[in-house]
Amino acid sequence: MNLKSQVEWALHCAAVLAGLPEGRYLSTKALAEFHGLPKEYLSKALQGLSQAKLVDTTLGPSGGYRLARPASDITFLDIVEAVEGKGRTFVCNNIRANNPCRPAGFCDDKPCGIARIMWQADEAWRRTLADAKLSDLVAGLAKDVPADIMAASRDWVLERAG
Amino acid sequence: MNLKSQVEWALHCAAVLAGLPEGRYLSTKALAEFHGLPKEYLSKALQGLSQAKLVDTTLGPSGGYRLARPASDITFLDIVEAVEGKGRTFVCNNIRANNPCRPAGFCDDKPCGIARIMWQADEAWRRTLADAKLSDLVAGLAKDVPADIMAASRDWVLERAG
DNA sequence: GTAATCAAGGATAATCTATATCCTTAAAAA
DNA sequence: TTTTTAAGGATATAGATTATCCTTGATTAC
Repeated sequence: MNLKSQVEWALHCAAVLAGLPEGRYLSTKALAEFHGLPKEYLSKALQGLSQAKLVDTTLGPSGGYRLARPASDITFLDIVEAVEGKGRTFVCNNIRANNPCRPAGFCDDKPCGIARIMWQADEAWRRTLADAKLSDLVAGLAKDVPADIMAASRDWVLERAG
Repeated sequence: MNLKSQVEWALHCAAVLAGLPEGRYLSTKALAEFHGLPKEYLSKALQGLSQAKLVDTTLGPSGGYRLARPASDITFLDIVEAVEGKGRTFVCNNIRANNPCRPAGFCDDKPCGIARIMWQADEAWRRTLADAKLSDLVAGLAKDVPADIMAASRDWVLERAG
């Protein structure tokens, strides 16, 4: 049970977009090159962000993506769900209904006890991601990443941002 | 990102095994029939429980599975991990290392900030499952499932338990 | 106005995982 | 001695993931 790698890509791309100056855009090409990712496929992940209205886009040269909201208004959960979907990890197939001892046509009034627990775990997972803001990530990077690499990356991005 | 359906099957089977009288065993065949599942494939899930030492087995007629420990000592996490594996949902491919602005051979001392958050969410998920005991599930079933179905199921199982 | 660049998204293919079935082996019970 | 069982290997099918390529229409640069 793995998240798709596009989730990782989208999170990294969102972090880069969060560092863009107001009003500038960064293209799929630049984001793919910066992260060493296949451009065409990364594009699908970015389309997911766009459909979820987490990013704005423009076309043409100097076009690309920028965040649609402040990084403090975007959570990890927003990004993960935009790419991975909103489905739960546990799918209940209600196999208790196959119990041969059941009267035919018996109908359950509550979800299965197993599903309830599994969905609680899913909720705990989502809550953690909903509590993690993109702005927190960016602040953390500023501490973790050496200043020279940080500065060089900023320059690299600004050279390519439309 | 879905758990395999075998996780659901294993949880339901564990709940049934928890209802077995001391020392009795229940076969794959009976468990498959009770839940309306393909016997051969369910067998793989039960083998997972066996490898994780959550259940004991015996061979021959009247053989099958029983819990290796009291249901109060078995958690949802034990069962989920036995079938699904212990891997995390988020796999970090460390794509920050592809940053063209990095000095060659630069080595990260900390895991990526993105991975840290994603792994926190995984931990919250696991913690929830670790807090859910199989005995709690069984107690819940006794409340949710109508008494007549409960009794008929017990009889059905006892007829087949070796 | 023209050419280049871009996001969006459709079509297709390759690879991996989940799902499932079948068969053999060795152990235990009837 | 025969039947039943778990374990596990081999194989097959379906579906999801991971790509790649191409077209379309919008936007910018020249």
